[in-house]
Amino acid sequence: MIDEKQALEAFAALSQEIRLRIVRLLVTAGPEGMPAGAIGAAMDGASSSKMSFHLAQLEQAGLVAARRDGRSIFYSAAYPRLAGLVDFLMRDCCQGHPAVCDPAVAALSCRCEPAKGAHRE
Amino acid sequence: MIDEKQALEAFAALSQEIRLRIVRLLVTAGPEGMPAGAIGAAMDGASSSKMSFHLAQLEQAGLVAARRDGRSIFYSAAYPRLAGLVDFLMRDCCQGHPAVCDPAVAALSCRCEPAKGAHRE
DNA sequence: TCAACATCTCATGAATCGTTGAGATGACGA
DNA sequence: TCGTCATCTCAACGATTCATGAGATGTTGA
Repeated sequence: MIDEKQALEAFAALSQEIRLRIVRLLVTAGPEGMPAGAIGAAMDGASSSKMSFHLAQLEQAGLVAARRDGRSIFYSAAYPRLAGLVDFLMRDCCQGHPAVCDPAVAALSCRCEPAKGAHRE
Repeated sequence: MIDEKQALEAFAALSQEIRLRIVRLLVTAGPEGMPAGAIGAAMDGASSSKMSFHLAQLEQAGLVAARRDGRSIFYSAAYPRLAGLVDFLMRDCCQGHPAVCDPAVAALSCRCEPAKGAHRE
């Protein structure tokens, strides 16, 4: 359950183009993630100090996780935290009137395992 | 379907405490929204110029909609755009491996009308 | 038309954020 | 141990963002 401070840090981290692209890259990269160097190469060859700065911001915001493997540091997406952001935004959206946020939730294109009939469990 | 530029603007708009609180207030306020003055009063009595500045940023980012009613301007949450943000972040998260983002999606507490068994429709 | 009200616009200074380059750290293989 | 590679840390500069207060705009009812 994310609190306001965490949500604020996460949104600030995502409001920078390169960081947003990093997160999206890591989301598609799966749970194993990618080494910092490979991420930098995918970001139009961004400098190592630039990558280090932005990856640190993302890690601080809890959006990515770092793990050392030999000389490389692998970064991976923190899926639960990403999902927690929406939860934070939409919390209490229904207020007893599901029709209000119905269309919003319907807009989500990735529902891997939707809770059947669940409503604010 | 949100593009990168729109997502960036939305995240930037949400990365300021007062704006995040405004959005959450409007999300719970329902589709009719609230007049600017009432929102300002709920924000610890923020000045009108401050409210105007931040509401304009939120409207520019597409996160809230404005509608004039007499002397007041009512602001309401743009639910589809809010949901579109997650969609943008998590797009292509599965890559054929639903188990990857399963726990993430399960973290969502508001599922007003979950699509039954849908998976990247 | 006038007064009262709700809200917006603009200019200014302060604070924050991002980029850059040089150098430091830590890990691997010879 | 030494050289190399991957990554991080730090300080300085420029750009962007925020808060504030004065004044402008648009709406309503008399």
